[in-house]
Amino acid sequence: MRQSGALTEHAVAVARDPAAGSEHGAASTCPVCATADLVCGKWTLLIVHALAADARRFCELEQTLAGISPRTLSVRLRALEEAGLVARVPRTPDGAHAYALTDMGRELLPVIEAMERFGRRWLGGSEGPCGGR
Amino acid sequence: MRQSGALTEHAVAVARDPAAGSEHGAASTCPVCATADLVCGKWTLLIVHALAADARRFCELEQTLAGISPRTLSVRLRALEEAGLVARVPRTPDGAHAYALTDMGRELLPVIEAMERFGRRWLGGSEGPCGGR
DNA sequence: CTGCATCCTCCAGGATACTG
DNA sequence: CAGTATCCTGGAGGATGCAG
Repeated sequence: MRQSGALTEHAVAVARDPAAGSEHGAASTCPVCATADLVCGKWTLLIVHALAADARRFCELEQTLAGISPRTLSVRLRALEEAGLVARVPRTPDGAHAYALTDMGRELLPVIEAMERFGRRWLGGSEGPCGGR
Repeated sequence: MRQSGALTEHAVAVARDPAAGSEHGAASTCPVCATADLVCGKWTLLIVHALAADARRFCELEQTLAGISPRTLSVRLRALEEAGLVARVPRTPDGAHAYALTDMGRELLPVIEAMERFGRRWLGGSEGPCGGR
């Protein structure tokens, strides 16, 4: 994990090799890894999935993704916005907005579709509710 | 590289199902969710990816997945075995064994391929191999 | 070599409560 | 309704060491 600092008292001198030091996180050489990182969050894919059909407002997402905490939804949404997968879009003249997939976000749908196919085939729908990690 | 026959063709042709997209609440089990849980681990997909081409031994996986700790590899491998995605297979007469994808595991490849395509297109990943992350 | 066990750190994310 | 802020916990997973 991350020990790249003197945060621990017993970490005396860890001369980390700058060359080999790979601060993983976003930049990855492998597209699979990079996508996995993007999507790794527990709810991330479900949010994208929930937005697949049409734009949704915050409270609508809260209802669709039953069990998600507002904090988590907020955090995930922000992350997705930053990643460029989701954008806020105006929806009503009174200024209310909603969240919608961007083109990039929409292209994540094949991944979700593939997962859904797999899930239907092998996990049959009796593997327990959403929410187990 | 990874290939399991003619499975490759279908993943891209996505049919956005407007109806299904919004109906996966907590009331019913969600296949996307279940698959996501299966695959959520940091290294899980990479291990499957690494096994896509052929069976690998423990130390070979350690090398391919540069940076993974033996403990994590062991844990992940065991989880994958339990999930039925990976199986130990004999490889040499002296009793050494290797890990290989099961049929079920192989059917996870479309998901990985979809992710790879996405990664290549949007995350600038043009490289094939997973170095480290 | 193969692989498990033990320790320890850290962060995603749940609960809750509060603002605009 | 639409978020934000604080507190807290579970478990993933890295380091290291040992057993078969």
